[in-house]
Amino acid sequence: MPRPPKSEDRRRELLPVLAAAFSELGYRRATTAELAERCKVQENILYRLWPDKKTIFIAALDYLFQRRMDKWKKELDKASSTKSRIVRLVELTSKDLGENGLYRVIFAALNETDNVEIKLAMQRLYHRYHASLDAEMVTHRKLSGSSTPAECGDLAWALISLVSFMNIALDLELMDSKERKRFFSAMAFNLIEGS
Amino acid sequence: MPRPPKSEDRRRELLPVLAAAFSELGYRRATTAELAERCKVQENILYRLWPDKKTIFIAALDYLFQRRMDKWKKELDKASSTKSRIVRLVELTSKDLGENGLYRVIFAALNETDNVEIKLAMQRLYHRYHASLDAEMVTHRKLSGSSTPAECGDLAWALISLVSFMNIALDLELMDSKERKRFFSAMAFNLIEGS
DNA sequence: CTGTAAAGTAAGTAATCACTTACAATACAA
DNA sequence: TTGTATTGTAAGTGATTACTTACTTTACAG
Repeated sequence: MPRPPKSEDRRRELLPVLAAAFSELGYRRATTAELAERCKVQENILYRLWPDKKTIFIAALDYLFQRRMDKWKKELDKASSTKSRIVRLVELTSKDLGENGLYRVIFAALNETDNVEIKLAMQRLYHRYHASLDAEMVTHRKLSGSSTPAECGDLAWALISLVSFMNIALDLELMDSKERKRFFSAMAFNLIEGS
Repeated sequence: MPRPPKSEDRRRELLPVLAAAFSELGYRRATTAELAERCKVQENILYRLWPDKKTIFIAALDYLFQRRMDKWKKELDKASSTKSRIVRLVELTSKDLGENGLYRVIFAALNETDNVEIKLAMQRLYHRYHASLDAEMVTHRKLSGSSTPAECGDLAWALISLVSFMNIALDLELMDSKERKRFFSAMAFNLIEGS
């Protein structure tokens, strides 16, 4: 009888490398030749693990997003402090803005939204992002009693706007690291706590 | 003696077409063949007007940004109403979010920031954008006396964050048009007037 | 007219793209 | 060992890319 398939393991092994490549190079410049070289395999091996490049890209996008969500969850679940979870989340975000390459892949994906599957993957990602921020915001408001004029859903989208732009500013070097942190913290806390 | 050169006129003629192509297709998918076809010329004519594709792209980016700034200036300079300029600017922005293809070209450019000239063009664009919003914010604050806890410079960046994300939301259909306007207006006025 | 350089046409360049084919080596159940 | 399906290697596919070359036509200053 044949060898047992290990494709699933292999995919898991290669995904971090592929994700790093896409976040460095974007979609178009991350050629299949380049991807294969970084994985130290031949191109056709990638094509045995995934049907096409677009599918690899979506897998990398999902992987980076999931990794970030896992990291957040782990950090927030650490029994800690008097600070609310959303406050710690903002501090966390401010600390490692752009740390994993998630946003660079997101910006790459924004240029491929004419592809239906990539667009769906992005919608899924943003809705999950929004849902989890919204949930944190709601529990924060319940516990702290702090009230802002806006609804939690709106505040969650506003936070996402801030984070998105922080990554643009990082890429374009519009602000230095200190300035970026100061601006983001100030605006984010203003959103959370009201003024 | 030879014919007088009309290259400058020709460039001005073609730029709107080229800008439209880049904003529909992004940088990579706007191939030189496609650009030429839309301009109804042969490829080498484009190469007589510009040295390379990257330069065409930057010209298109600058053109779209300038067009938007001109439109703003024109609208705001209309003698009008009791409303402050920055309030009218927000209303204007909310009305025609994504109207000209500027943001799609900006997102395309964000994937090409490894090219030094494109990166510089983007820095220039954002700094000019920020400077004009900041100026409007300062005069608004002087005139209306309204005070928010944050500085004008920060508020200007926050507005830019909002607009950037509104264009992502538009592209990904994260909100419908009504929801988008409601959210943007609410958050933008909150930024301008404080709460 | 006429000379000249700009404007237009048509074809072609080498390089690179995503993806494939053909085949040898390997590892495991029997 | 042996049969079989997985894993690896090497080469090649046609299509497409940004950019060029060679050449003809046109418009205008003198």
